[in-house]
Amino acid sequence: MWSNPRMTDNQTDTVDWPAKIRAVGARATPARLAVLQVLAGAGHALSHHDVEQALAAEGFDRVTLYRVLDWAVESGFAHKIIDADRVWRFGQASIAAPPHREHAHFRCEACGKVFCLEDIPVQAPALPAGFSGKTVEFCITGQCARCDQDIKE
Amino acid sequence: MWSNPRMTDNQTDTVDWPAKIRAVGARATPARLAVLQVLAGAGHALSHHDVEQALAAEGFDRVTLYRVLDWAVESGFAHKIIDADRVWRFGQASIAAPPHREHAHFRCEACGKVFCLEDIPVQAPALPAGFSGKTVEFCITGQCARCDQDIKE
DNA sequence: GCGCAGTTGCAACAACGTTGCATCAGAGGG
DNA sequence: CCCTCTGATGCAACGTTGTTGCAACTGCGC
Repeated sequence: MWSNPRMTDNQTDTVDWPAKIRAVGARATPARLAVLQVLAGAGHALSHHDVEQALAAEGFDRVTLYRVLDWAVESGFAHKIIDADRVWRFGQASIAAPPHREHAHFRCEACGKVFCLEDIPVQAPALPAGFSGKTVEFCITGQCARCDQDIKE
Repeated sequence: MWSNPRMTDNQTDTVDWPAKIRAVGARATPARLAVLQVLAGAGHALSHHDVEQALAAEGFDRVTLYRVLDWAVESGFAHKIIDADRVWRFGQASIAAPPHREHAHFRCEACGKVFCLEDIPVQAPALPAGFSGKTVEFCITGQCARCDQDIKE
């Protein structure tokens, strides 16, 4: 067994997604339901490509997925980070604690997955005179627990 | 006057670039000399596009600049970071202290420039069990001193 | 000055994401 | 239950950034 920094939320199955979607003033469409469920069940941050593959059977258009993902970020259902391979990755924002907290990310060089390390909060350090910081990104690259174990075996 | 986190190295004019280039086993070509000088004189991290514009008069090929920039990173003359707008930015690696030290970066939302905060070292935090980190990226987004002053005026 | 391996320029390609627009459908009102 | 309106979707075309293959060129050691 390996420690997952972001266990899949046990509440996932019982979340009333349509209600949550309407609560932010949007329509509960199949594309939004599907994307939110995929994000919630992933356990790590997904790229547009990941989502597209996960929902290949549904046949949503590429553009629709881009738009739904951006909408999810705007609506606070997800957060968006730029990955080292120049793609956006989308992670589920906490369901329990809606106000999204800035946290560190971990990118595994072996499997390419990006994990949200929600237990590692980040804060802006002291900046040079005149500089003012708003948001902070913190990403550690290395090897995740699963890949570390796979290699040892 | 505003505080620049990365003042242009005073040694820039007197650096013997051809010798430094040959020292890493490469040829001192016009493209490499030009790119290294641009990086050294910039004071902040430049995108491929920035370099292309700075050297527009020289007429180097796009691909050549991509290759020279990558070569500069491999040879330790520069470091490469991914920016929020999905472009690579290249910063001059310290001339005085060749072993490149990991440092934080600052991205100004107003002017789009990315500064190297070499005075702010970064270190990997405690990770979940099984995870091992190698490199760390730390980027603060906000407003730089120059833009802060411009707005006040 | 010669020659070779490292560089460059050109063209084509690939990946990721965006925009415009016509069509469709969720959700509230009758 | 049906209507309607506006938000959402699908499609096609496009833009930007970066990569690859290959022939031609040139820095630099001899």
